[in-house]
Amino acid sequence: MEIICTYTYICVVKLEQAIQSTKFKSEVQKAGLNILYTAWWLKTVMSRELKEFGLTHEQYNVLRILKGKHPELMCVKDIACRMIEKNSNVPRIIDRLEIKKLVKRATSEADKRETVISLTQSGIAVLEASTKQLDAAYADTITICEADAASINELLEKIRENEN
Amino acid sequence: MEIICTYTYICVVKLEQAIQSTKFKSEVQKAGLNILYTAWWLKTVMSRELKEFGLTHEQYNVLRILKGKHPELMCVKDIACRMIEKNSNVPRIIDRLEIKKLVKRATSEADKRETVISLTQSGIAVLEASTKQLDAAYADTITICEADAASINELLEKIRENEN
DNA sequence: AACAAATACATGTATGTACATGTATTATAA
DNA sequence: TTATAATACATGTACATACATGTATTTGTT
Repeated sequence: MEIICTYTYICVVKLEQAIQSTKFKSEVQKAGLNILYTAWWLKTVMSRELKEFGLTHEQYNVLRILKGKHPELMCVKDIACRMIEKNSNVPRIIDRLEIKKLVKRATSEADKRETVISLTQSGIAVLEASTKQLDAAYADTITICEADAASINELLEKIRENEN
Repeated sequence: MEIICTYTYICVVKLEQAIQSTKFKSEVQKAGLNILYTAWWLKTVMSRELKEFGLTHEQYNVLRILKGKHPELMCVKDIACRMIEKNSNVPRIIDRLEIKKLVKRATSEADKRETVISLTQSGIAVLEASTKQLDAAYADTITICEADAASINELLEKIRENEN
């Protein structure tokens, strides 16, 4: 078992500190906890930056997904399948964005079951301003190199190999 | 930039499939999304197994933390600082465990502000049964080797280097 | 064409997250 | 010693998650 790990000490100490635990059954078990903790940390960093724009983490994601197709309209299910957390209740998130007048709802002409969503000018402005600030915060906070990031991507796909 | 990645194709395709997106600004940005998605996936696997025991993800974590010190009692803040998601509302989670008679509350003699929590016999039994099933499900689902897991642990610590 | 099934979304409930505030107790300071 | 601050927890609110169910519309079958 050959592990190249120049940060062994920091590794162990940091997750241990975070969850006050030293007893891990294995590196695999520890990796699970580490992924959960890191995800929580990322969301916290994100939420902190979004707060001044009156956006939550999930509301921002919906705006970002809409921007990806803009000016094309998207229906609710197309937004839902792009969400990171697959059980997100997209209609309800859209409710809140609609109240803030960042998006508009309409019934699809082609299929009246579908609700199509569009970004308003205000929605675009808020998204751009918050994205700018978020990117800056991430750049300050996450300083790993592209190669390390690529390794993470490879290893996480490997973990989800038996996704079902 | 030297990246050893034997799974490049699978990598790219899988996160793309999951969130229906191909436009990542960088490997670092993709890694962020990958961590969030993998965490969601892990929680989903966990919740599915816990369902038959009537436990949620967070309720299970509280039981597990209590077990770590058992038969010693723990106060609410000591549980809270061991939670993975640091903003968990531990008193409310304990409310639900108490209703199911898996834990008991009492006021600390030493400091009457503190509520001390103890596992009931029933709580221990449920925890052991659910842990057994959870471990089996994880063993089936997560098949990476210890060395890869160790690499993940190293890289995630590196991501959180500027934790604040 | 008429009925059954599937689809798209809205909505309801229990639980959890994130954060603010209230209350009792303990620690600190004037 | 009394007032003030800090601590520990409970509780309230808005939003999100997880899942079930309801309603309108479309599709598929006979």
